[in-house]
Amino acid sequence: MAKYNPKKIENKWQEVWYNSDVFKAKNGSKKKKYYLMVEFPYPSGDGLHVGHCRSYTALDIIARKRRMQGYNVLYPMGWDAFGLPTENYAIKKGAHPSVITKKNTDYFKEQMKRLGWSFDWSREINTTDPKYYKWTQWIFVQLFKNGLAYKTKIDINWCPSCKIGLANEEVIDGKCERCGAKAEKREKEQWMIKITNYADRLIKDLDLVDYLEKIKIQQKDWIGESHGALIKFPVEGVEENIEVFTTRIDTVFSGTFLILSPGHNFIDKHKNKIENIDEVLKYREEAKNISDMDRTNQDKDITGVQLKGIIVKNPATNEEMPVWTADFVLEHYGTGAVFADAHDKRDFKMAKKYGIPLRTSIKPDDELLTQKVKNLEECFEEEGTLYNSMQFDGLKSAEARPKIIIWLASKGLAQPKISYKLRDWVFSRQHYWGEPIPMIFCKKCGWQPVDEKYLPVELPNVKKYKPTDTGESPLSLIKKWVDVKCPKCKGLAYRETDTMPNWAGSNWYYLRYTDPKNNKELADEALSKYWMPVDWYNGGMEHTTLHLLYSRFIFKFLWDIKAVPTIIGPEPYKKRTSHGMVLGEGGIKMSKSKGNVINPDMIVKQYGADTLRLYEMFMGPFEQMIPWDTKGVVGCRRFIEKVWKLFLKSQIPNPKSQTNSKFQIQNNELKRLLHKTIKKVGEDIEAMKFNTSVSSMMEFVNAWQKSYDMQDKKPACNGYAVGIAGRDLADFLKILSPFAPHLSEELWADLMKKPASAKGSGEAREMCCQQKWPKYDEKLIEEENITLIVQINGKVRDKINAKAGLSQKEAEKIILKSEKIKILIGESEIKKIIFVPNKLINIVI
RNA sequence: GCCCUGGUGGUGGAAUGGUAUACACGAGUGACUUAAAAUCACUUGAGCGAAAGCUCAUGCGGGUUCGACUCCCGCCCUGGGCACCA
Repeated sequence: MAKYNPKKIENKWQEVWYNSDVFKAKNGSKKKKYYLMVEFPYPSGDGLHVGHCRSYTALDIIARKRRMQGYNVLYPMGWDAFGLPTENYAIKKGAHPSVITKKNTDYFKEQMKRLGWSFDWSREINTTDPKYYKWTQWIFVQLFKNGLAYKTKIDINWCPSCKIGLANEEVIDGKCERCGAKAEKREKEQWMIKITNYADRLIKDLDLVDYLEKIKIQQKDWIGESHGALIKFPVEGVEENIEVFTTRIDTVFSGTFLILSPGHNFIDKHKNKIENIDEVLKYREEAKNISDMDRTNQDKDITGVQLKGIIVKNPATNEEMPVWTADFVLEHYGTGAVFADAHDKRDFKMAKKYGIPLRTSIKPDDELLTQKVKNLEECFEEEGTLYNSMQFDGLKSAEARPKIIIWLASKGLAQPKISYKLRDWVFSRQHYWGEPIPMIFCKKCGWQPVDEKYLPVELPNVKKYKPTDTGESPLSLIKKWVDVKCPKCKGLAYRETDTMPNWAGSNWYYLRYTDPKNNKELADEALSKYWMPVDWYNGGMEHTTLHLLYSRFIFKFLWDIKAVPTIIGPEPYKKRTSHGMVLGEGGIKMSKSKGNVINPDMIVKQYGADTLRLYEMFMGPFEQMIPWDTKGVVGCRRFIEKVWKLFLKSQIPNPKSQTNSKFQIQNNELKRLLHKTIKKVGEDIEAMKFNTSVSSMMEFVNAWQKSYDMQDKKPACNGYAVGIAGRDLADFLKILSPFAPHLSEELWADLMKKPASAKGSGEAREMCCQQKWPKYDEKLIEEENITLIVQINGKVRDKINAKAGLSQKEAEKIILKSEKIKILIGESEIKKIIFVPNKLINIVI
């Protein structure tokens, strides 16, 4: 008997697959399409991670199943190859980043092929290819032309170690997401993208898509929509109002002072009116030096400075209010100013500290608490009932809000307003290895986009691309490249030397896969119409507020400007799911420094790709974090060997002739189990319950082994010792094949080579992965015999075998005759009998 | 502080109102072997018992129900996200 040799059969079938077009997505097909996508990797020098394997295998299983279900499947792969690690590595090794990238992508691709993933390699894309980033740049030009890209001086998060500006999303706990260095603040001119213009649609359109609920929630929280009102506070002695955004206009009657953020431009505009301006500006400087980390520390003492000489009027009470500045009020949220009252803990604390008068206007239901609140002993932040609020007294907070808005609006002092936490997207990076931003600055004409016919603006080939301490992009040192003619006046002008962030290339890659080589547009209209939107997109939770949000936004923009066919709809991904991280053994994160990284190559070498695939799916629930366990891999390998041996041992005759064969011993129980397994595996794949689909196949194989062993002991007719028909075996291989494709292919070929192939049945000539997904027989799944659970007072006391469809009366008759039950019931009175058909009977005594 | 997860054997986990612990790992015993590995068979939640069997166990405390890992209320803990957001 041939030994199971994964290396041999895996190489063999990979060669067959990748040299044929079985995995190729066909343009112009009449078949229904199915577009599956996994996040393309950043090709680091470390190679593939076992975490990649989890996501890629899962969608590979779905892709393979869809092909077997008759769909025209697009399951592509590419490289998100711009990025810092490559640049840093290149600097260290003195090689060009493009050379490193090529090396890394070659390595990744080889690894991927060794895992048997059914990617359509003819559609491979690479974000660092000028033919690709030509269109990334084109999108930027469109953003600029539509007023969504602008350059402005802002305080950016600056990583002193990477020497790069970071987007808010890239700062975690005040530290650089990549290297962990503490982020600093720096004022720089940066390109910004107005993603905030799309905040409402990015929330609203989540109703159109099928994303995991937690993904929707996280995106909504990140965008942070809150409904409230804009209130005007007239400034005494100046023709000006200070605007304040609030969600609690019901507390306006208790407002006794106003707080501006230290950077509020009112301070700049009225320097001469503020008597203690030096003190105020000093406070502003101090606030600037406090990192976001410290500024948002809740235990921190509240500080503030009064703007002496400035008085505003509360539009509701007409009373005079002093104006303060405090660093807990943020410049970039709402209007950068708040009105303060006794119904906010921070305001309350600040007023107590500086002796600012307070008043209350909301009372809780609790009498005792109300006294405390009125005596200013406790700060009540919740909603309640209004008092001290003129005609609104007695109203509940929620009822009062719209009424107060209408009342103040009639005086021109308020209006409803929706505010978002989402901020515009910092789009500049001061690095070499990224897409050049295709803009030209002319002293006379201002910023001008590069003429589209001159795209792409290619990265110049340079020797020095080390980031500079000044924060200028390394490209700025190349005078020959920087100096250009202004596209408008033809005078001397300068190229933008910043490059785009990592996320730029992945904003639109789903479109490119539909038409990867198009040189005239992003993608051909007919092709994107056919393939888009992506039917199922799987990726990491860590991209929910980054890549996923960005790419939804960019797609909406492209849709708005009709760069993609309108018929696709405004969302690029129909369905989004997410896999759990694979942790190191013991449940800690895998990292090079901890030395617990598992290299998929080693697992493939030792156990085979099919084993790795199976294990990655079997290890636990797909969406959950799971620690790696090399010991557990063994179990999957043993399962594969068991299948292998059983197949070869069984000496299967022609499955086609199964119906007439007298040699076959049909094991009905086994056949029933097979059909149950077909049903379960099919359904579990759709629900991404891969772990239970694997275990159900294991159960089937265990049962098969058992039935084989039994017949082995008393050999059946003519040496054909089988407990299952060849046709059923073929069905089993089909459901196994998405999980362990190489093994299935090999055994399929073996199965079909038997007498059947001589007759040349259609099935015999094709590969297992090209078969139709098997249907289960509904009738066969219905049990003939069942185990009826007998309970007394809800406790299991007996089990009886009975025919399916047994009626309550029949069941009662049987169990009341049973000696065991009789004893247990004894003298007690039977109060009630609950009967669940085919499952259980419960006697209540 | 707010939002989202999850809490079940020695371990990863299964069961979404009806037999708790499927499947796998590990451990133990046995078979084969000169031996080991591999493989196969059996045992494996805890306690009591010679056995039949009984009792107790799904983070903790209540509740609903004939019946609760599952539903409801309160609490504790793990992991993740957001966080002076007005």
